[in-house]
This record gives sequence, C-alpha cells and structure tokens, in this order.
Amino acid sequence: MVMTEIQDNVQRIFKEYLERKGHRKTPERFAILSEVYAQEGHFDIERLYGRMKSKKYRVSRATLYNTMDLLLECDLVRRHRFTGAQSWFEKAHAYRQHDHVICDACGEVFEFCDPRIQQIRNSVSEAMGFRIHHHTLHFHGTCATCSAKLQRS
Amino acid sequence: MVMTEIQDNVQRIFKEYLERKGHRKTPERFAILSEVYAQEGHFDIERLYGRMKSKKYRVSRATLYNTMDLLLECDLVRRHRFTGAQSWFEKAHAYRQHDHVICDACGEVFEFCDPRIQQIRNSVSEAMGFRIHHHTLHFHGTCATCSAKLQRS
DNA sequence: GTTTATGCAAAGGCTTTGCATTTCA
DNA sequence: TGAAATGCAAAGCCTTTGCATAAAC
Repeated sequence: MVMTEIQDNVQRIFKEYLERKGHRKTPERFAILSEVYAQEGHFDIERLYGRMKSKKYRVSRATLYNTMDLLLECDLVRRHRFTGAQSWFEKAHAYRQHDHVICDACGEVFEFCDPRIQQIRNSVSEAMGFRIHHHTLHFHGTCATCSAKLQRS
Repeated sequence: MVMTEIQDNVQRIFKEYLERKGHRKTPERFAILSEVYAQEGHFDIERLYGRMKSKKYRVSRATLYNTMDLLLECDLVRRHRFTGAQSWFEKAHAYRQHDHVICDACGEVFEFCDPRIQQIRNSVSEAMGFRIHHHTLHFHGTCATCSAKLQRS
C-alpha cells in the first residue's frame, strides 16, 4: 500500500468514526490526522505542534490533545509512556503489531515482534473474562553499545 | 518467610547497597523502606507521605522521591505507570514476578503470572544484544463486571 | 440559529530543583 | 569539619480546563 492510499484510508476511517459518534468534521481534525500519518516512528505533542506550525495549519495545543484522544479512541494512533510523564504517539493503522525495548542508559527505543505475546493475551483474556483492547510490553535494560561503554569505564 | 524476616532482609540489602555506593545511612531512608514494605499492593507517593506523617516519621516529599529512586536502583521496589503521569510503586523483594491487567472502564488493576514472558525476554535479549533488567507488560481492556454493565446499557 | 469545536491563557497535578539547615561519617 | 542529605517552597513540565470566539450542521 502506498502512502496516499494509507492516507485516504485513515481519513475515511476517521470520517466514519466522527459521523458515527456525532462529532463534527472540522478541518483541524483532518489536518492533524494527516500530519500524524506523515510522521515516522514516535512523536510527542510538541513535535506535532512544531511541524504543523511551520505549515499552513496552525492548531492550538488544546486541539491537538483533544484530537489525539479521538484518534486513540478509534485506534488510529497508539499512545506510549516510555519514561516520565510525557506521552509519545505512533500511527496505528497498516503497521504490524510490535513491542518496545528501551535502553535506560541512552534512552533509545527499539522495536521487536514476537507472536507469543498474542498467546499470552488470549490466555489472560480467557482466564480473567477480560475483553482486551491492546497491550504494552516494554523491556528495560542496557543496549549493546551502552553495555560496551560501561564495561570500558 | 514471615513479615519481620522480610523486613530484616530488605533492610540488610538496602544497607549493603548504600555502603557499596558510598551513600549515607540516614534514619529517614530506613524508615521509608520499612513503610514501603508495610504496604499492601500498589501505592503512590502521596499515600506513603500520608502514612508516615501519621506515624513518628515525618519526611518531606522530596526525600520520599529521592529515596524511591535509590530503592528502584537496588531493585527493592518496582515503579509502574498505569495511566496518566503519576507513579505507582510496589515492593519487589520476595514477591514473585507478575504482570498487570488494567480495566480502562473502572481503573482497577489485576495481576497475572505467565512464564512465557520469560521466554520472550530471553529471545529479545539474545537477538538484540540487550541486557534486560526488567519489563512491563500491561493488558488494557474491560473487566468482566464492566463488560456486563456496558452490555446492559 | 444552535450547538459544538477552537484558541488562548490560566490553572492543575505530579515531580524536580535550589538553597539554607541539619546530620552523617 | 566537610560533604551529603533533609525540608521547604518555588519552579517546571506536560496536560487539562474555562471561557470567549468561531465555525459546523
């Protein structure tokens, strides 16, 4: 799927979601979604704010926060809290499920994929009668580069 | 292991840690550790502050934050960020590894235990050359009770 | 024309920081 | 005695809230 197809697709999903919920289809909301899907990897509100400020759309931080809540609710973005209070976001559509490994020394975030997490998820859901919507799996530790540096010193 | 044995044990571990790091063994630090191990389940800084205030030890919030950092570093407590900015803590010694299931409707946090997470951890560590210190696995969803309530309405 | 969303600035909540005072080693 | 920890209050950071203005429907 090429970039514009993804954009068209998520714009349509968002539009349908807004209609279903009786929310208004404002230009700000679609512009934010568009910018979200132009991002690579993880980003925070401030980055999004900066990016949009330098383009034609100048939205307020309040609207960014509000819209991110909507996008979270219709599963078009995922929210992560790696460390500290701040939220990091990531587009969620057309990207395969993955989890994160965080180096506590340098702060870098890596991704990995393991199908066994799905099995655990199914077991837990069944055993506890839970409807599971999503999960967060973070491994914290020291990456190879930082390990080597620490060894030397 | 009875309660006082655990207390003795963690006090000794903390003492050794402080000596090894050249930190001072202040009464506040040991009193905080003691109160941490008197807690059941998850607690936040404010709860700890309140508990200690009503007893003989009256420590400042700043010292609580500082000491929790030390206890995190020597693995005597674990930190969780379930939702929002706030940190929740949990004693870590003599308690078996477990993970969390969070109901996004009522906010309740449940625990579960699955050995397969260890296997994933080993795979990731090996594949990425990471020294993994700990992990966080959160399943988010709707608990049985809330599911039933939502169904009815 | 209503009602909902936006934008701005102010307020909030948790955490960190600065600095004077105390205390451990 | 000197370096480090404590306590208090102030500052910081991200996020939420209130309210006047603008814009969907």
